[in-house]
Amino acid sequence: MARKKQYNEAEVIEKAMRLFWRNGYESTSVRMLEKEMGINQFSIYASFKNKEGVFLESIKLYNAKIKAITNILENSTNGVEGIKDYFLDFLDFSREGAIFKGCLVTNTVNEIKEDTNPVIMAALKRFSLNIRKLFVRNLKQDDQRDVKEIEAQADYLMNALLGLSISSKVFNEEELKGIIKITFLHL
Amino acid sequence: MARKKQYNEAEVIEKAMRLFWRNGYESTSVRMLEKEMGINQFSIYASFKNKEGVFLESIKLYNAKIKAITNILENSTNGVEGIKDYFLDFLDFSREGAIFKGCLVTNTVNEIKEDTNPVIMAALKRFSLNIRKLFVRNLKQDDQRDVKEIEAQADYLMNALLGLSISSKVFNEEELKGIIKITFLHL
DNA sequence: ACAATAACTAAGCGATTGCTTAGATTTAAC
DNA sequence: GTTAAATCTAAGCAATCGCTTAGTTATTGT
Repeated sequence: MARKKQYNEAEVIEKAMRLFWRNGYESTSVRMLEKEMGINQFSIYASFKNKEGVFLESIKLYNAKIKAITNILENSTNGVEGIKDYFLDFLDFSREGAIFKGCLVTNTVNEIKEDTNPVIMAALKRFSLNIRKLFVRNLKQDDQRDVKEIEAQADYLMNALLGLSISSKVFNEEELKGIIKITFLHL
Repeated sequence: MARKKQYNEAEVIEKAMRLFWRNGYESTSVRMLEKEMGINQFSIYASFKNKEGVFLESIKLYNAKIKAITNILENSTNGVEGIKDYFLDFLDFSREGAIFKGCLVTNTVNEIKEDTNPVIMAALKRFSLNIRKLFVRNLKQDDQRDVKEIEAQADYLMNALLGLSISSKVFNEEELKGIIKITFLHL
């Protein structure tokens, strides 16, 4: 009937995701995607509709990748310690050699304007809220913890996690681990 | 000899700064600056050389404005309490009505790529390091504090402050104040 | 072998980016 | 009043943006 695709969609999305992760959404051009993914613009639009589509697929893949870590958090029964492990796991997850790229989602939340791209913003908020939910769940596992304070503590942890995404670009590994240590010191 | 400028440079930079603050650097176009500043592109380039020049002047003004807060921190003698006051003062400083705009500097650190604009990046890093220095100074004021841990604690506080810039766009005032409260709870 | 169809290449679309330039206008010194 | 210089307006520059389209190439069923 027809010709075969000369590329694997999963493979090229993997490359796209890595590019978005390093560069952010806006400053990654379709020409850059073209080079990184190794396919022509036509193929990009044929497979993923538009640039936004490529990004949304990248977020999906990111989600699947980070699931290895969130799964550990989801299955943990050791309360706040499980969350701390998640922070450390995430640091490892976000590393590319000696460079920490932060979180693809957080990085993008930071550059996207709500009113210019509500679709992407909604996907990102969904992602963040899900992680916060896991924090609440784990905090509730600690018997002696004040139940009324759990929501505020979850916000505190989200703030620290969001901060880590920026700090990743400024601090080195030792400093980042020091930050995590103090974040959980008296929680 | 010649014609007079029909605008005040300080006044138009004030308007430019507010626009950068809301929008970030990259996504603020010269056409938008033109409208917001109320002067023609020619005048912008005549007064400030280029877009980068407008931004650097905006950072200077931002610095001057935030100095009202950093001065309080710089003159405080109550250690970590002074830093907490700075966090709360900053929250107030970054508010525009009900909306929190975060920190102009942090917002920009997040979107600028080091290699594409080293001049701006250097200005931003200088700004951040200066605030961290003030944190260290204040932490040293607490007699009972472990001197070896002060640097790590300063990193921790910077992480929380950087986080607040993102959190500002997600959490409301009550939640933000709750985050600050817990951040300093056992420090 | 041949027609049908999907995937490819590459050129180019209009819109927008930061920035410049030509020409009209205003001001000040003489 | 004339002239020189600075400032204005507005048009337009090349480069890049996301996206499309025309035309060629490869693969399939008959």
